[in-house]
Amino acid sequence: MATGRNHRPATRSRGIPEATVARLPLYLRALTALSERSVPTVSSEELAAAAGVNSAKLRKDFSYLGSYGTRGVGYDVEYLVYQISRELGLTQDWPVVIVGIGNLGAALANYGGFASRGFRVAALIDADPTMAGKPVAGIPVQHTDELEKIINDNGVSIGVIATPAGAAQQVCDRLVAAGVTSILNFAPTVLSVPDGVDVRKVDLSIELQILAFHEQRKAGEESEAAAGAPAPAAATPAATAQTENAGPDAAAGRKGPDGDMPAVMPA
Amino acid sequence: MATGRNHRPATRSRGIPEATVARLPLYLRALTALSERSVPTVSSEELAAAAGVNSAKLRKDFSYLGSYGTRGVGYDVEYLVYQISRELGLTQDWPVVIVGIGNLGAALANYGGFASRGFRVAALIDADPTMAGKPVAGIPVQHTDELEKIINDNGVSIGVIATPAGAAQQVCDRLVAAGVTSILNFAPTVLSVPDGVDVRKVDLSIELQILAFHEQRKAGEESEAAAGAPAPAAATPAATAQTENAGPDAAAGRKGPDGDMPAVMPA
DNA sequence: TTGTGTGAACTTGTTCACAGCA
DNA sequence: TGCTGTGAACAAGTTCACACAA
Repeated sequence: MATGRNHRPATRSRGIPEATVARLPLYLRALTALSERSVPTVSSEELAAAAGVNSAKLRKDFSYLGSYGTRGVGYDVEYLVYQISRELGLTQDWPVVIVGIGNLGAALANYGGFASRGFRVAALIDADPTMAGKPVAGIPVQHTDELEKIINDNGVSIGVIATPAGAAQQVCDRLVAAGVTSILNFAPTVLSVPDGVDVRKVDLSIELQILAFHEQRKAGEESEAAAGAPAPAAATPAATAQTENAGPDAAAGRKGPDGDMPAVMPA
Repeated sequence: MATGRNHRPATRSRGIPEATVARLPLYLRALTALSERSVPTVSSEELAAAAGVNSAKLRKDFSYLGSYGTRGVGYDVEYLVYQISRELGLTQDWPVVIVGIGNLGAALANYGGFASRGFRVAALIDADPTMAGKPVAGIPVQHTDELEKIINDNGVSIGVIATPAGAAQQVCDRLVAAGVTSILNFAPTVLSVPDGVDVRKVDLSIELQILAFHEQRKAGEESEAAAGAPAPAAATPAATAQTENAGPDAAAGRKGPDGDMPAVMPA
């Protein structure tokens, strides 16, 4: 995004920080659990614990939404569930298409968390003609040829790409051309999209590499007990760091690196 | 870099910012692609474009690793691949176990990106006895009873949890007790772990919810064309924002919310 | 009291812009 | 000359600590 101005012009009250947006689903999940147990109110402290953040952060986050709490008491669970749902746009239902019904695509189609929260799998799409008609998670797979029609007929604005890396950009282009403006990309590729289209990326191997980095560091620094015997790391009472996806936008250049690439390790 | 005097921080390669660590795998992938095409050197500008970031950020990131570039020329591809791989700990191989061989677990087992970069799937573990022995991605599934033995025998320090939410904490506890110190969690739960154990979380429904938030905002701001007819957003040449997982640590509290929870939407 | 809501301090991350080396 | 490497300015995000409402 070479042209200065990032995303949100940060209008006064409408400017919820990205970091906060990324945590709202977390709060929502915790709140929904409380709601199911018919808990009427929660304090920021309790809710923060359930969501895995600290209470100051949670209160700050909520303060961007408005003053939905009651001093001395806490937050009304049902009310907060509704407010956050509304803020996230989950009070309407979002039809999504999943493109690429391999192992991952099938897993996504079967994933309950989709259907359960405002999202509806409108179609499963795959390039393999022999897949066409086969039901996955109760939904018949359709051929890529139908992509544009499906998007149009269902008013789909969110697409999930679970194809091999080599096909991702092409699929992305077609989705965008057909009217999709938000893409969740599981393929290990940097997608290039026009302005106004949001892309979020989930990359399994990147997550593992980040873990490896920290793991290596641990091994390096405590070269004491760890080595020979399997260290009994059990039963420490402390609760610790959780890392959640978030992350600010970053400009994406053209260029089309594709395919999976094996590690190369020159001496 | 000032050669003395300063505090203690980024003297050598210690003290790489989290945000930088999270991008190293991205650079590594782009570099590996270049390496395969036998490209000898890249400029920060080119590499940044391929990785989907801007060049200033990339140079800053690399400056934390050391001075691996050549002014007026760029970076030696092979050399950088090696340096980043080493920094990420990918020059050694990491045995990982995947627990929970449902749709997602199977997808992960089949995912090429694991094996191709320093990671080796040491075992697949599932609680279902009827799965035992069945090969998935060429690896026979083993029963949960074997978990501790497998971890010990293979010196596994990284575990992947792909179980239903209800089982995740329990599996996590056993992994940790057996010696695992890094966990990649796909279950929609906040895991509680002792100090010193790293958890990274990938949550599909959270990613979608974040997209929905932005999608909703788009719809709200351009209430023009969007509504009835599917807006033809095609063919703008610009390349845009990509969002990648990253995110600083956050304290995780106790508390055990479990199970998938359906959306609740009070009026 | 109790626990929210928030200004202010602080930390981390990003961008700018340019000195300096190949 | 061209591109890296990096201080310094800026922006985003987090934590602190406390006024104040219920």
